Amino acid sequence: MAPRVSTTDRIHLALREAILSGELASGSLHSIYQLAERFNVSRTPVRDAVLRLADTGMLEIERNHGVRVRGLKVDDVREVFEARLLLEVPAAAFAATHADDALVTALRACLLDFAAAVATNDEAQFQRSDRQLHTMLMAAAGNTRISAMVESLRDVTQAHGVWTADQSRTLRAIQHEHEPIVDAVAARNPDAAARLMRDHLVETAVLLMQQVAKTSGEAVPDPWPGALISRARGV
Amino acid sequence: MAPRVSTTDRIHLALREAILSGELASGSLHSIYQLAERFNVSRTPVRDAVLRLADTGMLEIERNHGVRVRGLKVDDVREVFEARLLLEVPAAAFAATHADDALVTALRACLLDFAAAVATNDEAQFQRSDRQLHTMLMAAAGNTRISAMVESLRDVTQAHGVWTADQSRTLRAIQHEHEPIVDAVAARNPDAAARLMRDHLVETAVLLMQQVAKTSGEAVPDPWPGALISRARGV
DNA sequence: GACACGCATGTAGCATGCTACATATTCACC
DNA sequence: GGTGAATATGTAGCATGCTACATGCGTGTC
Repeated sequence: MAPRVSTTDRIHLALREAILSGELASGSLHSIYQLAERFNVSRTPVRDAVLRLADTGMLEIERNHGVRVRGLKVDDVREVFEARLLLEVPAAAFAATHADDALVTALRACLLDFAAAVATNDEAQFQRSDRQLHTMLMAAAGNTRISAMVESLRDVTQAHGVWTADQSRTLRAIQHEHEPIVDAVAARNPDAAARLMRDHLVETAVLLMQQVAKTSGEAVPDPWPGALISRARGV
Repeated sequence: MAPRVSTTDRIHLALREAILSGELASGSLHSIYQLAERFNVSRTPVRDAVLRLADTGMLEIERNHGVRVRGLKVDDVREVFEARLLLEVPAAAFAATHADDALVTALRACLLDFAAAVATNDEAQFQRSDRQLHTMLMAAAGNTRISAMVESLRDVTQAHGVWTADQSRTLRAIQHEHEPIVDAVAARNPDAAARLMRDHLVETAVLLMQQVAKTSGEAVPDPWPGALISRARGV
């Protein structure tokens, strides 16, 4: 069985994990040559992956000089979750109005995986379930570009290193925020779905900001979500 | 010395224009090698540009077979403007609450460029002014990722070919939609700014959909904006 | 000691060589 | 003629050469 996944994708994933795990220190400078040697591949797939990561803002390419790791700052978390709020909250409401039974069934199945992951403290499975649930809701909104954007935004923050602290407590808390969302979708209650999704994302964002702040010594923005989100009602 | 532009960026732009102008027919299959020869560059920058265009959904890469042009369908316009509505309307409201005098001055200057472009029927300048105005409003929202997303969304629809029909009428109409937005921002009236931005984007989207539909023989979705947008109030 | 300048070093960007593979075509066989 | 396997063709993906350039360091000058 030939590996269906391209080398570029593999390197892309590996680089992201290396950055977010702190293996590649924030602010450090590297070269395509070094990274290619590190992963035992040629420079081409590394270059492709680096370009993609630079698009999402995780790396910064300095021409003829190297690639600098941007790490994950508190402000990055703010930006990512502001965007996710603007996109995912309406999507959740839409899903609640247009949900068919198949979607609800799939969502409920996902919740079971969730619970299992929490019970066994399996963080990788937890991440997968979380992503799957959000992805299904986004898919229901029927806008592939918005879905892709949210996926890309998730990529920036999804990391083992960031989540590990205080696992058992926060994982369970996050899980418990998902259940009422699915209930609201099942009940075809868009307002509730939107409100619950909003609360869930805000909760997650604040949690992440605090953890990132702890490791980077930054301050968490005091009034968050800020005005950009509050004003989102104006659409 | 002019700011250095990479070959990749140049090809990226050229390919996008070629696709949107119809020079590369929708659905047609090409190869990196052919395209490289066409632009008199090597395959590498073409490949980079193609990968980026594939990310935005304008091209589809078929492994070991070629790249297929996806063209611009009515549904693409719907998706792009749904996303822009979700992002730009809150941003406009935010800009209205947080605008400083410098921003207002810059916006007013932009309106003058706009009027000049319309007066001389200079579509290139029109596009630049339009983008500049929207970009300034987005920048005021203080979220670089959202700004980048909107830029990318604009890229998909910005094309000479699509706009050319009925120029003198539509250009002036679009220009006149921008003035009240700037006025609302200057008056620090976020609700008005949001409403006006929404109307402007919807108007533009419908216009684009009709033009795309005319050339592709598709039907324009009847009730637009649809439920995803209507539900956006729930944030 | 401060500073300007040239050179060595290392890099990204671009060009090109090479390979596995997806598709189209031919052709043998029934 | 219909069908399926062998072959031919062309491609993306990956590896590797090559070049202009950004940066840092040493050297010369005052």
